[in-house]
Amino acid sequence: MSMGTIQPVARATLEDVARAAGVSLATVDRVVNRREGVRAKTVARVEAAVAKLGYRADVAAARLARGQSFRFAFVLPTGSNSFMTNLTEQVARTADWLAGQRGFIDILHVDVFDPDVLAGALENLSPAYQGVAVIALDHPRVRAAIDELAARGVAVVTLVSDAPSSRRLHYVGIDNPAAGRTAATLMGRFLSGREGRVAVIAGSLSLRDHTERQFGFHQILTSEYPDLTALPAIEGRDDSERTRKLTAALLERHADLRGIYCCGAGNRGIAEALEASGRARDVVWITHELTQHTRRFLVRGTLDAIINQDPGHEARSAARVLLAHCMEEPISSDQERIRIDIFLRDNLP
Amino acid sequence: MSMGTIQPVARATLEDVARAAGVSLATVDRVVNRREGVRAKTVARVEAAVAKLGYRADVAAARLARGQSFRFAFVLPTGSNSFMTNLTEQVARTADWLAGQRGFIDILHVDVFDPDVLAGALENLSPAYQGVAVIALDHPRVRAAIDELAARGVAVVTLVSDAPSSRRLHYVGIDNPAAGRTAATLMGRFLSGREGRVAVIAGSLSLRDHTERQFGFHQILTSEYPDLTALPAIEGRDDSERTRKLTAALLERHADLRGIYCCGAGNRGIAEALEASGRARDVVWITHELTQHTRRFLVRGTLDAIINQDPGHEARSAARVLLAHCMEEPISSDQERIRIDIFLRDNLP
DNA sequence: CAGAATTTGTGTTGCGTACCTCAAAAAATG
DNA sequence: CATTTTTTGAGGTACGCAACACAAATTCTG
Repeated sequence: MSMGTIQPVARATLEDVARAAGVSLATVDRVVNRREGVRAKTVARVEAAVAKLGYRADVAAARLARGQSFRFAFVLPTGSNSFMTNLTEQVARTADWLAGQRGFIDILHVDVFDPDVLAGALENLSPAYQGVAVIALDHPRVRAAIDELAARGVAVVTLVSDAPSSRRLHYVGIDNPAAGRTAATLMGRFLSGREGRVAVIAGSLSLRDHTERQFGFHQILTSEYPDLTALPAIEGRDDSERTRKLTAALLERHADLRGIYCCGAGNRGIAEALEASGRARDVVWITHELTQHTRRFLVRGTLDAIINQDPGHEARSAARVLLAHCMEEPISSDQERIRIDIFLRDNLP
Repeated sequence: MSMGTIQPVARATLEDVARAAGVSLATVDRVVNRREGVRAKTVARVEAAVAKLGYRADVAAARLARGQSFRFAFVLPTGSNSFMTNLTEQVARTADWLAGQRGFIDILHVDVFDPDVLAGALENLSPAYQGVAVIALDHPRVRAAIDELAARGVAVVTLVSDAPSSRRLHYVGIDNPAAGRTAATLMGRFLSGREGRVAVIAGSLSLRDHTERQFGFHQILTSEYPDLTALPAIEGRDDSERTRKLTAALLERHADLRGIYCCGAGNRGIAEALEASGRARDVVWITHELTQHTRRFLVRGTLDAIINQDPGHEARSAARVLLAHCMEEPISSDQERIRIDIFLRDNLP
């Protein structure tokens, strides 16, 4: 048995460092907090002692002494679908966790899909917030509102839906073109050897994430699976009833419809239409977001795969990124990268 | 980007609660820390004040005042494959994070695959540890060693590989039968419409996680994909060269070999054999664990899918579970559930 | 109603750090 | 060498809570 590095039982304190370096507490404090007025030679001595003792500031004590606290706003859509409901709940949980860390999250519900309303909400945000997480829209007014917040020194992260050319600090969400490509590869492989058409249903073609997914999907489908032809995307507006009708019409019109890729919401409508048509087992259906509904459809076999982004991870990541920025700490980028999950019936969490 | 003035946010302290409840600080302390000697009526009054003010203990201050610190041992395998190397690095990072929280992690390297050596290591563990995370073996001696630690009051979590009937506190890892089922579904669907044989390569059939994966794989393949026949599992002993030879022999013997499921390590050998045979594009190969090697094979198209468990998540989860147990805090079970990731070329992180 | 038992209040200390002031020492300058 | 400037030291306070000792008030008991 080989042992790893054995660390000291009790951690070194600032006083230990001061004693080891032969300087006073005040000087050590000046060095570790990067204040002015210390000779380079002394800095080096202190830093050597820090390294030798493996000193690390006790975050609990530091936080207590600083007494800082933070207030963040999470701007989320009103009402809306299962995914957004999940996300809201996860943000609430994150808020609960943050409350123990002197961080406060206010959830503001806004009609996120209207650029003017969203931009207005951002512009009128109380100056009490040090950070904002927002489900963004890629629209000039929204971009301008984000840039203005950034200019005021407010940290802005975009959540789930990005505003790429804005001055947001960070985007917390998945790579949507890659998600579309993933869906296409699954579709292509699940349908290997068969010819026919594949339908693409989006919520709205003016939502950046939906068009990006669609783009990725088409890209792979046309280049890798020439036997499959993608139909022009149709807009279900994330509405179940409208989506049901559209899907039913598609099934009726195209006897050679082999697959459906839904890159938005409205999944209940698709399930109804598919099951009513009797072709549920035959048509490969791939959609986004694990919700109570999509889970049921997947277990039942109507749905074949779910491309998912974990709202819990996204909520926590947004909070961590904002917190880290306010405390001028680095973030570990691979922990904050939101993965594109694939769920089949067998690996549902 | 400079921050504006940091505005302190009012946060209820113990004193506020005492004032609101009309009692002294000591009484509030007795109530919130569940000490004896307070009348039910007073308890109720204090709790009402806590609820009304939304009081939450400042975790930083509490931790500082308590001054407790924790020491955990992570028992990991010596040398070993890419996955274990990754895991070790992630544990080291977690240790770094925990060091700021008064937690210390020692990494002990042991030959985990020998039950006697592993059990011996656990038995001889320094009593300084309040918690242990171990890549377990499902073996009587190991179980006994875990139970003895548990009896001594040491929190034990099993990591990656479980010892189900032991008194371990928690298992941090994936559901291996489900992982096998997931692999089978992918295999079956990727090969839809084709007939033939599928090879199963395990590291060792005496490793519980490998046999469990195999079990799940066979279960789904035989019940759902009758056109595919699984060959008896062979043991590659996680050794690339041995695995290469075995794979080459399989390819030679079975002209109708359509797929390979590898539920252990030794992937470099499989890749070599597949590429040498010229059937790399034709045979569907699915394996476990995202490493630098498997990533390369996936991008190149030799490998078709990776079933993965995130070692970073596992390391952090183990630490969180141990820490929560030591501080008698609850754990949020869905954050600690390790997911079965599926990676295709398109959704690689 | 005295005495005992229980409940509550007062007060103190310490955790490790941040941040501040003021004085003392050392170094740099003319 | 005297003076200015820079660097360092000493010491204090505050953060919010835990933990404890001991006194005071209240309730219960016979």
